[in-house]
Amino acid sequence: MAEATTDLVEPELSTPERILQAAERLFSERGIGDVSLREITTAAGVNSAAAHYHFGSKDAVLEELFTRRAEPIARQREQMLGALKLNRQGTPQLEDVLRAFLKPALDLLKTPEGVAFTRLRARMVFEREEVRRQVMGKSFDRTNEMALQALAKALPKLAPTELYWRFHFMLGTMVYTMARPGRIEALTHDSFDTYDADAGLEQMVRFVAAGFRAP
Amino acid sequence: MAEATTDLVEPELSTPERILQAAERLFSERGIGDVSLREITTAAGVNSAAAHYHFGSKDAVLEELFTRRAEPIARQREQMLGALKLNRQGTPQLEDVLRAFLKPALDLLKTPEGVAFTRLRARMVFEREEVRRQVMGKSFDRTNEMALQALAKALPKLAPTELYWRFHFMLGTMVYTMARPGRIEALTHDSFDTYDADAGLEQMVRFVAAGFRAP
DNA sequence: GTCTATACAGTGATAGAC
DNA sequence: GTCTATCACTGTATAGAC
Repeated sequence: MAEATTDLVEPELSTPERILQAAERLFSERGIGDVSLREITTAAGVNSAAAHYHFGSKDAVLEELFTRRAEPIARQREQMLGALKLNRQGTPQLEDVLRAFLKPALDLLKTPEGVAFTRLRARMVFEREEVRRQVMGKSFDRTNEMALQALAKALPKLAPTELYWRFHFMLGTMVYTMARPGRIEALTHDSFDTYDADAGLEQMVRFVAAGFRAP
Repeated sequence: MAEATTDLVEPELSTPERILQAAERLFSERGIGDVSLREITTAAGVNSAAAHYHFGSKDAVLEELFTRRAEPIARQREQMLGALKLNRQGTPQLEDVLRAFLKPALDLLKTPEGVAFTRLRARMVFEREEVRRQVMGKSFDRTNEMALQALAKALPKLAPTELYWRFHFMLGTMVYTMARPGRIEALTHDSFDTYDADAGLEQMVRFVAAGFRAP
């Protein structure tokens, strides 16, 4: 049995794996941006240059973390979108499409690592650098296109322009909710909160469905 | 006539003013976060310690910049919300309330400084530190409460829980659109964009109004 | 190949000289 | 009051040990 060089991550893992796990734990504890690479490598019990050797840069570590967390969401979305019930005309119900798209994302809020990932995602959405764009696209373009097609089927009369705008608005409500900005909480002096993932999903599906059906 | 120590900002301004102007210009050119305090003070033609002397920290400079840009928006909102047309029952039209709230924010996208501010705002929304919260609150809590009251009047049958959730979703569509994440643009290979502030306002009002009216 | 020690330029911040 | 000198720390790069 190998002795632990640090008790912060499982000792028998490979160096890159230790770095990723330590990074994710620190991010979920203290938020992204306030954690330096040196803290990560120290917590992982590896040399401070190891992160650069294995990943190339701090941003590359973030991207790797993002990609590996995003994949299960995309797969779950894919599966749910593929399993949609169709009516006699072969079209799915709007609410079912929305749920299939939104639930895998909002369910992340149920675990601390999910919340950390969610912050990472929100940050990536709002940094316009080309690299981040590609990372987001690699993870989500495919399922976004699937969702757009399913929505077009569910809303055969909706013009593409409106479809795109409303999909964009839906992403806004989703990302904003996932990021937990806390504005409503501040406004209502914490007598109301948006942290309940299940209630959020139901409320969001109703709100967004009505928006998609607007004249 | 004072000779210019730099041609980057008006030479006769006070030091703090020069710093703020230089900061805003650099942010709008290169985005926030990639600009160091030393670059700002150099561009402003002042000593590198001046920013700390006058503001206390880099974050304090950002907050000051944010607050002074936010104030006109809040004032415009206040004026538009106060000037709402009321029907015979003394209630405003939902769409009018939404427009009064959303237009001052979305109009920012029409100028480069507005876009820079908008990014700053999006970034602030997603950093959960207590300080930033207070900054956002100081700028926007008042008009948010005004908007909530007007919305409650326009939608007398809507329960408070639903009102809060839907207001939260509206903030999501607004902030997300203002931040221009470019996801739809990537999905449609730039054959469609969400950068038109006027079209965005109209689409958003329709979408959000339907969401607020959902059963 | 994997990892380490070490160095480097640039950051935000500050104490203390002028 | 203003500015210089300096601090501890960041992300990054590389030469060389195992």
